[in-house]
Amino acid sequence: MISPSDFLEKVEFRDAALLSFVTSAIIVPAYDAVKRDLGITRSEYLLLMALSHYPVLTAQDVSRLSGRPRNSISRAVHRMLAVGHLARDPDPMDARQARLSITETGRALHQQIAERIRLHQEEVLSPLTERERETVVDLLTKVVALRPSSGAAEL
Amino acid sequence: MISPSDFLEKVEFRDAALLSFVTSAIIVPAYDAVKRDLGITRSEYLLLMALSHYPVLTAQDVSRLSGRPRNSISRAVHRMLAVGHLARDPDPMDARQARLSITETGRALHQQIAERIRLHQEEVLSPLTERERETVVDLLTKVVALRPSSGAAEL
DNA sequence: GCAATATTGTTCCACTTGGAACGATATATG
DNA sequence: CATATATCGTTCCAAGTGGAACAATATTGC
Repeated sequence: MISPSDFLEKVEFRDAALLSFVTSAIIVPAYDAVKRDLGITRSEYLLLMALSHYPVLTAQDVSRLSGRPRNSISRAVHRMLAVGHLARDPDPMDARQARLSITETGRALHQQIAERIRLHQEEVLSPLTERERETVVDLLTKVVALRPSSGAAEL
Repeated sequence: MISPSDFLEKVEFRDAALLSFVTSAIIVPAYDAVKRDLGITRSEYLLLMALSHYPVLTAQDVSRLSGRPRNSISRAVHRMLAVGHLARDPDPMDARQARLSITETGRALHQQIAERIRLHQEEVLSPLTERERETVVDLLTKVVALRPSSGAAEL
């Protein structure tokens, strides 16, 4: 029986495959659980997350921050408005755009979800010592710092 | 103007976000380009990749190796058969399954795609020295090694 | 040996996704 | 000032996705 991790060693772009494997081991199951238990999609969560770190944003801002296309954010905004996790006010300076902000329930939901994902992260990364983990973070930060063009957060 | 990498620092699960950011910077644009230029989807490519490393596999094997659901692989098999990148023979031992193998054109296509992705990987990871990159790989390998359960390669 | 259960690959379907086009508004240009 | 261009948010649509059910075949348990 062949295992996925055997496969991993043979791939032509093994370093990216390793990164992808670890990333997916954290992100994918966490979002699946959030979707299943709370009915919140990734785009919706990215919207909530963006707004819990920046008090007021336009949908366009969220799109750029999160790397998701504008129509996905537009849909997420409508759903989150409908369930009261978001507030929307017309911008008096520019009638094209609307000022979005998160409500208390939205913030609470965000914190709940973030904690779940964080716990999953801790579990997956637990084989690393504190020092090893810092090393990985420092090196990845270096990679990110030197490519400001890349755009998408893709969380 | 807020940039995605500012956002990255604020996320509650920053380590996973960093991993995700770097992974996406390599994988997503590379697959987009492959899709655009060669008309090959991710599932199709995973199928070709699996079969260029293992001479004969069933669709089920590919599903397990790649972490994609069986119906996605089934579709990919039909498309790759149609364009001649794949051969399929009934298994004489078990009439339920079919033995898949890659053709010469399929192998050539796989190599072309792998090279593209590898080049993209080199570009994104170029800020790291050879030694730093080895360090990241070693540490990520350690993470993968200690979680054999996770299943999906998610390349 | 036979009924119950499991597995393989396929089809069906409901859902998500993101590109493209659009109307409304704002900005730039002559 | 008028027209061309850009931007914001939305809607539309074609494509991809994965869960569920299914028929065919294999395996298990009695």
